[in-house]
Amino acid sequence: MTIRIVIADDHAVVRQGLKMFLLDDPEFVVVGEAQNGAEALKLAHELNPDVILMDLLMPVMDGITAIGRVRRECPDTEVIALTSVLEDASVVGAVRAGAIGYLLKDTQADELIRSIKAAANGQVQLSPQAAARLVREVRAPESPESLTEREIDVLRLLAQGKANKEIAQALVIGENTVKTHVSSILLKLGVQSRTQAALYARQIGLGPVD
Amino acid sequence: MTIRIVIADDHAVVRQGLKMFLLDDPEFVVVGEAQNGAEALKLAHELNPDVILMDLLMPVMDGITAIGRVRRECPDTEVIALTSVLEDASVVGAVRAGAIGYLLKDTQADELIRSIKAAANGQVQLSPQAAARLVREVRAPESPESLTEREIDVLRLLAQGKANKEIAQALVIGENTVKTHVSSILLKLGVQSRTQAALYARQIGLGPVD
DNA sequence: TGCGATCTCCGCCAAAGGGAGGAGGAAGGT
DNA sequence: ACCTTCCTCCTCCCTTTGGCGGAGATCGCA
Repeated sequence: MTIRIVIADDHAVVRQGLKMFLLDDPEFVVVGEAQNGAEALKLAHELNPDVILMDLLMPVMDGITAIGRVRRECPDTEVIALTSVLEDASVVGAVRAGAIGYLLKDTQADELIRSIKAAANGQVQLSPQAAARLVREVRAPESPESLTEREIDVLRLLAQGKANKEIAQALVIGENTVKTHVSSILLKLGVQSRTQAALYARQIGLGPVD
Repeated sequence: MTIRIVIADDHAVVRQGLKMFLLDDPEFVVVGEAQNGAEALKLAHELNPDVILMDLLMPVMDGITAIGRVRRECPDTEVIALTSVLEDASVVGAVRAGAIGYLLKDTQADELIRSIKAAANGQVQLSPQAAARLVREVRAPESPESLTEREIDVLRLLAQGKANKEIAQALVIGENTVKTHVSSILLKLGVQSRTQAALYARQIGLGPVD
């Protein structure tokens, strides 16, 4: 039984390196490569792969957004976040978005292979460091759980320093609607300004993955 | 004539991918691999390679520091910064430290090969994006060093989400004065809003004790 | 002495942000 | 069918932000 894999990373070098690693095991077939989150989502629909190895820092559509959509739209596809930086923010964000694994790019080939096989069977795979971050987060939950999906969309853009008008354009809704969402966010987070909301969002892992 | 290369990157995947790329051209020989800047410096001394491909984000000793030391201690070795993120700060830092090139990891194999050959001959190689950042920097230096002491005071409070009125009270100055400082900060940092300034400040380590 | 940078403050004004409240529609659970 | 939540958009109104020009005071340096 083969495991069909899609690699999503904007760097050709990384894609090449991953393919080399995966060639070691005949069980793996790389069925597609994506250079950004949007392409990854498209390939997920077309190819319905078993596993997507997803970088988090990508243009057009970032990895976390892509993970969320893949999980919602292609529930049979498991996603492993594969990133170079270990940051509390992205670990929590990726897992919350539905990633079954979070691995660092300095993972050794054999460990990577084991993790992909486990993920294909629905088993959670976290690097030890990532697991530690997650535990710390769960123990002191400061999640914007009460925020709705749309509010989180708005907050994510707000945390990039975007103005209401820009957020409206990005989400293809009216500026008034954005203001409504922002008001709700400020109320729910208990902060007094968008700047405070942005800082809070960064702290808990929303915003651009960096 | 062969070009002797050292690869410095903390991620095994990336090193593997780069080696695959370089195998395409018989002129290249990868004589060593380093997992951090300190190792790269050690290898530079021992092997005296023609070119080092240096990641900037590495543990133990970061790439920019390593570039500076390699250039000072092994002047025959040229260094190409090869990084995943395009950030004004690192472009300027790497070039200032003595990098002869600054390439992104999403560079295509053939372009990478051409760049390494050029670098071995002492020719500058910058990705178009990196070149643009450099030009912008030279034209309008936007380092936080250009901020005055008082402006940094204001920025620090701003990065805590404080409003102009609160900043004024904290610094015991008038609100109008705060507005003047904020305007200068926005201008110097090249950002469009206080929220962006706050995020930038956090990124460079300003803000509350952290 | 003059020059330049910095810090302080002022007023004016346009734009953006944010509070309060209402309202329609879609989706899902009872 | 009903209720709730959410998303969407609206109006009215006020505050905050930020751009612009101007200005006096201090300090240090050429």
